[in-house]
Parts: sequence; C-alpha cells; structure tokens
Amino acid sequence: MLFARTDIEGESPPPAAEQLEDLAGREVFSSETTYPKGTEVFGEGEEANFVYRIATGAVRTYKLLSDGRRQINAFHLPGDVFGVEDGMTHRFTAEAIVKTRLRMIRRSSLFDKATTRITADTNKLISLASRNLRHAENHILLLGRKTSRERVAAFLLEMDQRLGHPHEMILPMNRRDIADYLGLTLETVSRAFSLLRDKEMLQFDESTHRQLRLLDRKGLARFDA
Amino acid sequence: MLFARTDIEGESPPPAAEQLEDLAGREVFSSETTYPKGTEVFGEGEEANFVYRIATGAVRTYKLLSDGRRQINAFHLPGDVFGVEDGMTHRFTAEAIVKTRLRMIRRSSLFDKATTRITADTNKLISLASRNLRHAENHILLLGRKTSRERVAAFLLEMDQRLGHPHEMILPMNRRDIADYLGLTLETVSRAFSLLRDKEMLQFDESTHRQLRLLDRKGLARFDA
DNA sequence: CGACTCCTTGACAGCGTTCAACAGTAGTGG
DNA sequence: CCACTACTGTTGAACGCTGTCAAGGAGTCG
Repeated sequence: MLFARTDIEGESPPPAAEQLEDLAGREVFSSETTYPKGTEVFGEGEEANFVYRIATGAVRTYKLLSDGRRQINAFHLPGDVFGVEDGMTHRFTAEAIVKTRLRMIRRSSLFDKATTRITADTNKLISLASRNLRHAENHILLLGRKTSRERVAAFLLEMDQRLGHPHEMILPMNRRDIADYLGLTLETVSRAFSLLRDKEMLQFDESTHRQLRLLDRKGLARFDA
Repeated sequence: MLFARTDIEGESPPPAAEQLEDLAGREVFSSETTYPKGTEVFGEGEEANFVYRIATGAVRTYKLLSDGRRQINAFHLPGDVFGVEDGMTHRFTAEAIVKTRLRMIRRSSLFDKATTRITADTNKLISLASRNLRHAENHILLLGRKTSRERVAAFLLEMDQRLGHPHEMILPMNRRDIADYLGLTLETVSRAFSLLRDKEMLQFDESTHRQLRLLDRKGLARFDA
C-alpha cells in the first residue's frame, strides 16, 4: 500500500546488498572492520549512528528479558544490511556469531543523500509503518520467551495504555481472540485472568467478564518479566 | 536511523488518528462504512486498495495456518489506522470484532499526495525496512502457533533459501542460537534435527553438526505446517 | 423458551523444558 | 605436541506448564 513495489520474501532473493552501496556510494563506507566471534557490534538502547552491511561472517540481533531469557530476532548473513532504525537508538543488541567483517555507513550520510528529501507527509506514513514494526518486534519477544502469565499481564498493560489508563476498561475481544493474540489457548488465558483476580491485581465483572479494572499496574508490570 | 523522529511506543500515545486525516484530508475519506461483528474487512492476499481508520469498534488482523490455527497479529482500536501495506496485497485478514465503523482512504490518493514524492533512493531504504516487517510478521506466526518441528523445518528452509539452495550449507550459529531464534531450548532443537535426520529429510556431519544437506525440501515444507 | 455464545473450572495428557550424563571438538598454554 | 579446559551437541529420564477434553453456568438473541 505504502510503496510502489517490493520483492516477495523468499521468492527472488532481494539484492539488499547492492541497494545500500548504491544508495550511499562506496566512498561513504569506512574500511571494513573485523569483529571476532561473540563480539558486540552495538547494544540495545545505544545511539544508532551507523548502518552495517556484512562482508563475511554472520550476526545475530536479539532482545533480553531482565532474567536473561534471550529472543533472537534475526540472523544476518553476507550481503545483508542491518541496524537500520527509525529512531535515534537501536532496539536490539547485535553480535558477531563468528569472525565477521562489516562495512559501516554513517547515519548522517544516509540522511543527506536520501532521507532529507522525504516530505512531512511521507514521514507520517512511515511512522505508521515503523510503529507496526516496533510492535511486531516486541510481540516476537513475548511469543518466544514469556510465560502465559507474563503474556496476559503484558496484554492487559498494552490495552490499558492504549486506552489511556482508564479507571475501567471494556475489552471488545473474547478470550479466544486474546489467546490467539498471545499464542495460548482460551483456557490458559482464562486461568491467568482468574489468577490475577485472586492476587487482587485485577477485578472483572462476573457476568460479562469483559469489563475490568487494573488494581495494581505496578504489580502487573512486575508480572510481565 | 531511517527517519528523523518517532514516538516511543507506550510513552506518549501517538496521534495516529490525526496523522492520516492530516495526510489525506477529510474529503478523500469515503463516508463511514459499518461492519457487523465478525465481518471481514479484507482478506489475506486480497488487493490492498484502501487504508482504514477506525471510528468506533475494534478490528483484529490475523494469519491462518492450513489446518486452521490462527495467529492474531494486532488489535486495532478507535483512532487506529490499519491496512497500510508495502505491497499490492494484504498480508493479513482483517475482521471486525464488534460492530465497527470505518473510514476508508484510497491507496491511490495516498500515493498522489505523498508517496510519489519519494525518491528512488528513499524507496530502497524503505524496502529494507519493509523486508524486516514482513519477516517479523511471519516470525510471529511461527512463534505463536507452530510446533517445535515445524519451527525447525521453517528455520532450515529459511536458511536454505537465503543461501540460494546450496548443495551443502554450513550454519554459522550453534544450537542455542537457533533455539533462541525459534523460541525453544537447544535440546528441543537438537532432537528435531535428529528426528529429521532419522526421517532422511536431512543429513549432517556427525563431527561438527553444522554442515548439513537438505535431502527433501518438499518434505520439509510439508513439515512446516 | 430454546439455541447459541462465552467464560470458568477440573482432570488429565503431552509437548517441550529441565536436569544430567556423555562424547567429540576447538582453543589454550605448558 | 600434548594435556587441559571450555564449548558444543546428543540423548535419556523426569518434571511441569500449557493444551486437551469435558462439564456446567450465565448471558444473549430470535
């Protein structure tokens, strides 16, 4: 919808490699840097000053939960470009899986060449798309590494926040929808709701079961890993 | 990296609502359409001719596996804009969860107003970003609804394809990395590898365990739901 | 009122995790 | 070059979280 044409994932392997070189020109790449196996290329939350292209080797990008559970978002292989962010900071940590040679390009040179031409209107469309991407990335962590209770707590907090922290919220979706969103069964979701009710972090109408009040948002946040 | 500024998810609720109206002007919206509870707004694979904004109600977007397992990607609430695609077709099905009023905007009018101004260079950056999004969406389905064996088969096929279907491939990552990518433990991944080896869909070097050959790609694809 | 949907709860099963043992490989330093 | 250690991968056994199956109640709608 947003853009004119794109390659279908998995059909014709997209020449992402050339795209970036094309875009920025060889001269803006610093000479290749070598990262030994296990080395961090950049950390989650760090300022995103560069975009990277893999010459040889491989890179993993991942998020961590506080207790160390790790969710790898993607593997990057020779030719792949990674570290393209829509904000000022990286949303992942990136590490070399094996000895890896990377070419870097300054964020600023990308801006000069391409992004400054983007109009305000376009930026709005893009921000819609990047919102989707951030949401998807967080959901990957949830689905890959969180327990059923953590997922339900996260869901409640997400809805609460999107509705502007109302005193009471009425969920439009049923338990099966929530389950299919969280990668669970409706019974597991129901049990998690009951548990949170019993722990007095949550209160819900016994007849409709859709109208609810968050009694302890801090507690729920603690529940959500 | 790509764009100048974005709002942080969950901090200041982003005024996505106004953005689209802003962008396209009220007049390009057709009058509101009402979708009864359970109605499909658009189907996966359908041509993406419109973008939607919710006036009242709620919408779910989801993907299905062949046997009916469903993964809901996102819920959309009043003010939310959805159906923004980077290709010609929708990658999800969208359904009204409750009686829902939607405003629609033609894809073409968005293009006229904003997207045609995007330069070729910018399009390349954008295609990098949208590649990420598609990958993330597929990964959500995998993590939410696939079994361990389906996940491992999907992983093998992904690597095979990205490496251009080589006769033999050497994985740079260890079993733990694969596990953390697929939302499993390394033991489960190892067992799935052994199973696929025993079924003669796969062959791997008994010493390094990294060098492998896909013997039956069709069979693996069948394994991958 | 009857059929249907939705939610909860209980009992049990099973998939994937956890814990553990073992073996082969790679890297290190004497 | 060889011990020594760390790392990696496989496999087995037992556990447990979540799924499956089932029953029942309460709300909704024609």
